[in-house]
Amino acid sequence: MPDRLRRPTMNDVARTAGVSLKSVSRVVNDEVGASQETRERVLAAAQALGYRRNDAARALRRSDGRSASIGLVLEDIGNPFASALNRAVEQVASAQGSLVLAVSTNADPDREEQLVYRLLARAVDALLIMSCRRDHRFLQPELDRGVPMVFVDRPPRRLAASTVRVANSKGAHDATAHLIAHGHHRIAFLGDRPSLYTADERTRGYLRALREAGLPADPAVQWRGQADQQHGALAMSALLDLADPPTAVFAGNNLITIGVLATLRRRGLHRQVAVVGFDDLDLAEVMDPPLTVIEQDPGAIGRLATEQVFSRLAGSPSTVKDIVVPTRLVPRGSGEIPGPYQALSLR
Amino acid sequence: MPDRLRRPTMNDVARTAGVSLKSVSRVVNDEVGASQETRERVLAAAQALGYRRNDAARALRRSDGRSASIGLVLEDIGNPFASALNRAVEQVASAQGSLVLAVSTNADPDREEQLVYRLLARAVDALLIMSCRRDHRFLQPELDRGVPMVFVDRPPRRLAASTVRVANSKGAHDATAHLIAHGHHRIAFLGDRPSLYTADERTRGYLRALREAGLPADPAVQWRGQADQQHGALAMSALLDLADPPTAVFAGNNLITIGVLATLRRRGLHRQVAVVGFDDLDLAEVMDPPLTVIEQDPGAIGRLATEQVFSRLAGSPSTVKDIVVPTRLVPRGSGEIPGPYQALSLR
DNA sequence: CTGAAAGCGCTTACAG
DNA sequence: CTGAAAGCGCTTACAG
Repeated sequence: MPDRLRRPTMNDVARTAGVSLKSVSRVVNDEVGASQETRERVLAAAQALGYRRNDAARALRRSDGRSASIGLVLEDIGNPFASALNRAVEQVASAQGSLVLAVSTNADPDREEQLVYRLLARAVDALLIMSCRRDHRFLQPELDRGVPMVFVDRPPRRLAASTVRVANSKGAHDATAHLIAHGHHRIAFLGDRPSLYTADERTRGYLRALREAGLPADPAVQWRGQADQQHGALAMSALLDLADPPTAVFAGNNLITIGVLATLRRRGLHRQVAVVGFDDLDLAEVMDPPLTVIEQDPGAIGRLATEQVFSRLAGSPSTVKDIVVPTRLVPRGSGEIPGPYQALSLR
Repeated sequence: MPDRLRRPTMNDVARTAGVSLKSVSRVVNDEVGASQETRERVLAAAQALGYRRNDAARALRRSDGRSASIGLVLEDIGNPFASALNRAVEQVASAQGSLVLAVSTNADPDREEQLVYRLLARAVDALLIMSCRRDHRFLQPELDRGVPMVFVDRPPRRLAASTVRVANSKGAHDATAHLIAHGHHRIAFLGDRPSLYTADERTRGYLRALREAGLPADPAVQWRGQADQQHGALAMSALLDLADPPTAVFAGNNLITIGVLATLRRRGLHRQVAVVGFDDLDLAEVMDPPLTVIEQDPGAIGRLATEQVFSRLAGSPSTVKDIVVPTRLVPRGSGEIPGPYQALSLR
């Protein structure tokens, strides 16, 4: 009789059913080679005891050692982009019978390394990483060992592993060119902190669009820093205090966009200063004016990355891929506020 | 020599270091009783081989059987409320050295049961559940077995387990009374589908506020259904098409609020019809008019629930608690649009 | 301080 | 079709 506080095991079921441990294993795992009678007795005993297979023990013994779980490393689970990605990852993994262990690094590179090791110690079958690190060589041994690994949103550095990301530079270029086309020459850029891949790429796209239009890139209207609402709002405030303030803004991140909009609204400039934000927001359509954005598809990123991981687990060969998901300019109003050079631009 | 594709084990480290398995275990777990020399040799070998302890195997053998992971069951990881909660849970768990397995039920009760069993099969140490089920008796055996379990946002039914939730009825009452105080008598309510605990409670609060003010509760301006932007928008549209449309709206859920605002804006009524939403939104302050909300604190819910679970795991006695986190009315503009009876109300 | 043996709950490999 | 034995990577309980 199993202890009331202990979870029943296969052995308990075997004893109750009057069969061997192995017969229970056969029935529980739907293997061939168990008579109808054995099957029924085992299922009855399992039912009576409330037996559930211990998957951790199973994973330990199985030849492939699969744990039916994958690790997802994010910078902040609470961020809308990250949570949309998390959702897509979980849906695909769940359909494959896997669970997702998601962690937040809080943008701390050391914490990221620790969390990765903790996930690996839990024997996750694969790793999806939105990394804030500048060096990923510490993952080389795991890669060599064949652990499927896909970097999401930002590619690895000093490590040859697959990536799924969006067309950051192209998207930023589109945003900036759009503002130029609407008559703006002095366009501010507010982006995430330097050395962050996505932010660097978006800066590149912004600068390229200016260059192509023959416009100067004034460092005075470029800000890079902590990507949250408060810092975005303060930075926007400082830009508006310039002797020669920008007439348009390209906000390089969803939280920065919120900060920018808050400042513009507080100063009553939301209908004068044009804004394009990178990444969509729930309420974008309902803003005044409705917010023009470069839409990314976090669901697609999560889905593609997770599918790649499971195709590797299913046996497809290991190749380093760099999948780029396109972005889309969604004009809604804020990005079409005319600038001082509109006549010339539309000529 | 361990296989290059196999993860090194304690045995591999022992062989390399020329000590016994148990000595490696002592060093790896920082137990007392290992000489300085043994310690150094083991650490050197572990370093050389890239050894990492297998926590799943460890949990299997340990007397307390702890897996250092907890399960979090949500309806939709991607929902802003859920992802804020998820984040708080993960932060507390991480500080306790635990990982979080988060799953989405997609509001499917059967899927919820399956996912709970999968989490239990993974030997999670505790369970946090935002449930869409109407009956939780299936969890009684686990509760008896001593698995710490806290229901978040919605209490369990037919099961005596702890809950952390917000003051739904009180919050809804505050919202409705606020609109009445600003001169509205015909106030619509749009809430999540019937039989969902939070939505039922919010309906109660809404009705109580009307009753207290001596106002009729017209079913024609009450809608309950799928809580997403699209359904919210359609429902709002239908309400506005009434011969006697409402002058104010209490939206009982964040996604419904977005739908309501979209419809009002499309019809150009966003400055005429007053709106209070349950649950805050990122861009609420930047709306036109800024959105008045009943703010809930998903971070506090997640934190309190997770802390309770870890205090149980640390040995504190099992008591069924019902923790209610207060809501807060945040007036920003949309809820203060005056109604036709304002003079009377403010008299 | 050190290590050989047993065993956590399961699967593998094999014999009947 | 059925089951006894070995072993996954680790900790426990114990002897030296």
